[in-house]
Amino acid sequence: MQLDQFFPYQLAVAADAVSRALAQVYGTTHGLSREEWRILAALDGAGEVSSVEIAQRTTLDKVQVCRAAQRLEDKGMISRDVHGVDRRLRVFRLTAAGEALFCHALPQVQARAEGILAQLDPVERQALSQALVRLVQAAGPLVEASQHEGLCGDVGETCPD
Amino acid sequence: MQLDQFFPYQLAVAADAVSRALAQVYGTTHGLSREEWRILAALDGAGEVSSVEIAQRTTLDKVQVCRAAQRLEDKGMISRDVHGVDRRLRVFRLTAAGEALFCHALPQVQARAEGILAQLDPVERQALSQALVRLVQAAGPLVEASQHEGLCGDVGETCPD
DNA sequence: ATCAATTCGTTTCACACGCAACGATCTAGA
DNA sequence: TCTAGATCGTTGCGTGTGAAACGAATTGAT
Repeated sequence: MQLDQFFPYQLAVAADAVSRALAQVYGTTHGLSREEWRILAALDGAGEVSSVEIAQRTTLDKVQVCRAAQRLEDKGMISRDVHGVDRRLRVFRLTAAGEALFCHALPQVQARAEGILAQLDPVERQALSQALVRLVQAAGPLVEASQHEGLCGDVGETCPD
Repeated sequence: MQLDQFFPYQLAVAADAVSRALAQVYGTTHGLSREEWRILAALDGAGEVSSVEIAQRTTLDKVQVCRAAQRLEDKGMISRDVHGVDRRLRVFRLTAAGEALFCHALPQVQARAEGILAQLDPVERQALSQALVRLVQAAGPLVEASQHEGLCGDVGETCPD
């Protein structure tokens, strides 16, 4: 098959390329992983954010949130405390050092992102953005559904010998 | 910051969702990893394909190609021989079992992909596809470049205290 | 022909990841 | 109140992954 014309492949390649380009900025120059970067971004602006909010805002697993938050706490970038009313949860908050780091890295990341997005005129950007959220709405439920049930997709297979 | 409005984030989330939705088909029901799936797709139709061609057609690392090809050979899906003229290279070829498997899985994967892409009308699809390749062209060189040189991006940092 | 440099494939090693399991905590119903 | 079930954070474990290292093979220049 023509893999490079297969849409999901194009999408994966583009996302990987863009992600790598940005990760070089916050990764190489600031020592942050993708998960750590997302958590800092989710914490910026908001004051206290609970662990479940972090997970759904960043589309990260609870294990990923736990580990990345541990690393961030070790570096002194965030504080991690037990939630007041529900003591199962944790509440994260940006420390001064964390806010300074993020505030320092953000414009660099945005600059590189803008450099890439310069290939698209504003109307294209808006259309692409809207299309992406529609793809997520269509694809997300599929993976959630067959998480528990047993992938019940009946496809008439016609294999040309 | 508003992470869910940040374009690279939207792109990563969409690609991940679509990739997971498809991986459930060729993964759960056929026991293939993403790398194995790509190699089979690159081999389908073409007869003999060398390792370097596989790598650039699938945007996979040489290590990824090596390991995924090993697993595919263990399963009897492909054959792996040394190249005739350049004995450093390997030549891969689909076995009958491999062709049968791929031919069986492909329509299922395509069906699910079409189900997701149904959210987009044809003109949107075309525009999105074209935009993606432009993003790759813009982002790819950035990551290749600073692979060797030392990421020389000077950004005027203005950190509002 | 000889030797240095390059290219490939493979392996090694350290690390990160996902999944499952576990303890702690909360909720709902008896 | 008491208890069964659910939710959340954390940790262990097996596996996968990326970077570097190494041997084999090729290329190019002398």
